[in-house]
Amino acid sequence: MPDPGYFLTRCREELVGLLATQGTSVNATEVRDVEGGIDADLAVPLFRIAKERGESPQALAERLAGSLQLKGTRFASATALKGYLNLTFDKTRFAQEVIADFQRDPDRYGSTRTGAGRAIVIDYSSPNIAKPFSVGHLRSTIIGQALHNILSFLGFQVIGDNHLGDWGTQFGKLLSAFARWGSEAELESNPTAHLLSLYVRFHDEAKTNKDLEVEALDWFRRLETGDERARSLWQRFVRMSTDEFGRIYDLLGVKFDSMRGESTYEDRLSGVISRALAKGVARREKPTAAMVTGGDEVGPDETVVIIPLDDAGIETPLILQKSDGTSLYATREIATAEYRIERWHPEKMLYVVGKEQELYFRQFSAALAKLGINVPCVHVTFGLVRLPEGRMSTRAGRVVFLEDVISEAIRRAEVVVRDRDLTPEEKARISRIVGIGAIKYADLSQSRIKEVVFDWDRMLALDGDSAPYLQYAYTRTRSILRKAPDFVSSTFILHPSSFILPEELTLLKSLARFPDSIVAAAESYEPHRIAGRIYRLARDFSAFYDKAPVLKAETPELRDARLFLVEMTGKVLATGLALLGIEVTEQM
RNA sequence: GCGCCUGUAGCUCAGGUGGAUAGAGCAUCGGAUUUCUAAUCCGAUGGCCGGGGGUUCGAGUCCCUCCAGGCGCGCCA
Repeated sequence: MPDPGYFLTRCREELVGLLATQGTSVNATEVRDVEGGIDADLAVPLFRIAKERGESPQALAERLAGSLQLKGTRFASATALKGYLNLTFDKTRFAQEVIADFQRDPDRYGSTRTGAGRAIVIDYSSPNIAKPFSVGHLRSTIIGQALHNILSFLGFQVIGDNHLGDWGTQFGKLLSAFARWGSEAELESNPTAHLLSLYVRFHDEAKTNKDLEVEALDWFRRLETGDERARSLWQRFVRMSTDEFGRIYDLLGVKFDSMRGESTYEDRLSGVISRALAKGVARREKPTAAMVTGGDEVGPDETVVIIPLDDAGIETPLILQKSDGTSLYATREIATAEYRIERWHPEKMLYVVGKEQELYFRQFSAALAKLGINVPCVHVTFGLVRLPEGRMSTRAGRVVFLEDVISEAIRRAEVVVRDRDLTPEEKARISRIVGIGAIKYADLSQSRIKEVVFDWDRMLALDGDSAPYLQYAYTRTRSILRKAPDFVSSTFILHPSSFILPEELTLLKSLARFPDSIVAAAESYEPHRIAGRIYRLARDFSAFYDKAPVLKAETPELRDARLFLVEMTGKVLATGLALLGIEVTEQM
């Protein structure tokens, strides 16, 4: 069965067909939605075609407007204005088709089967073990989760993989710090804070004591070569961190299909290196300088393994193996990619990782290509979250903990809900959903690439362009529908000319535009396209709500028509928010 | 020094592969509730779209250049 698509898509296709009968060839993407004050629903700018024919755009528009046969189409009128061909919808047919689109599958309005049989791996969240979960990690986590939701909605088989940072030199540092200053009692009673303080102290003392860095590298070597003390301590750190992360993921409603640490790929590392060497992609070379951190001499036999990338236009080579024989992030990342491809056969892999790693990902992609791995990797970048006083730094102890932000968000939501006539349990639940929604929406409603200066009030806004505004609009739809228990949307049939107010048609148009926003979000990996669309929908609904009485509409037909709009708006708001990972409540 | 990103209203941001008069939120000012929840709605004020060149019928959008900020540039992740 072919995908029936949605109203606007069908309109654009029909229009392209109509123009073709007049010998005018336009692409569906050239057909524009009309947003502003012009009295039209769709428009085709004719400047390009007119120029090709040496005709004036306005003359062409007038000729087309006069010759198009609109009888039996979705269009009621065609007019020419300033070089544009403007079309208006047949309002009854417009309404009927949008209604039918919704009735086809109300809970999945906007979904498609585009991705059927196609798999995509998304790497998101991927926090570092033994470090606190800061607001910095939030972006990857919720953008990744939103993309997971969106691509799944379009039929893709999506594998969300949380690639935990549980390996690397940082653990050498932590082990070294624990051996020197660690406390068993502290570790048990308050693991996160203790590990953080050890990490901070390490970097503090390392400024004056150069032995520490060398000691840390040695601890990591011991870890990678299977030293028992290092291993067991490391395992405890990992356990403590994953417990904490699990708590936060539950709170955020974030889920993964796979959650594996970098260490999982340990046994593949030597294979990665030897194969790269065997293929001639990588080579051994003498380190060019003493280690930046340690400052000790380079031994005569020491070598590093690098993949030169000059031919890919990247000057900096990718290092696979350090001079002490241990692995690097990139080595483990290649091993991970190989594993993912073997296991899930994705058509592409998305990495939701901060912009500061852009060069690294270009190296990584180039290296994979050289190794003959031809599954494309897309770096879904996002801007850094900074504090007003500068970037966050775990080392300097200058971080905002995500848990604190969540608590504050919930607290602010509680203030608003305090006087409502609801049970304490309901109030707690609503505050949680509203508070967390506000945090997520603040991030997902703006474009990814811009950096964010952390600001409590902005992140936790409960009015205006915010999640609570959308959630509130949803509760209004529910509130109305609770009072009309007899209304059934699935069998609703629109009586022609039921809609009489401009607000009704504006709302219906807003609903009709929702499916496009999902496709746009999926193609650009930008969830904010959906956020913008449903925010607009909520505004159009609020205006409608203010102007159009539903339960007390003038006629039963009008009441039902408006009830349908209310029902559909509620569902679409809930769907759109769900795609962003945001919940709704019946009351607020 | 080189590379990538960003610069739109007082503040925070939207502005499909270039299209009609650049839109929101916050803030400020003025209105709206005996009526489906006011976390709401309506209106007003507020713009050399960082500066300057260029391409085009048409530029916030593309190209060049300068300025400002952010990030990155071989053994961290």
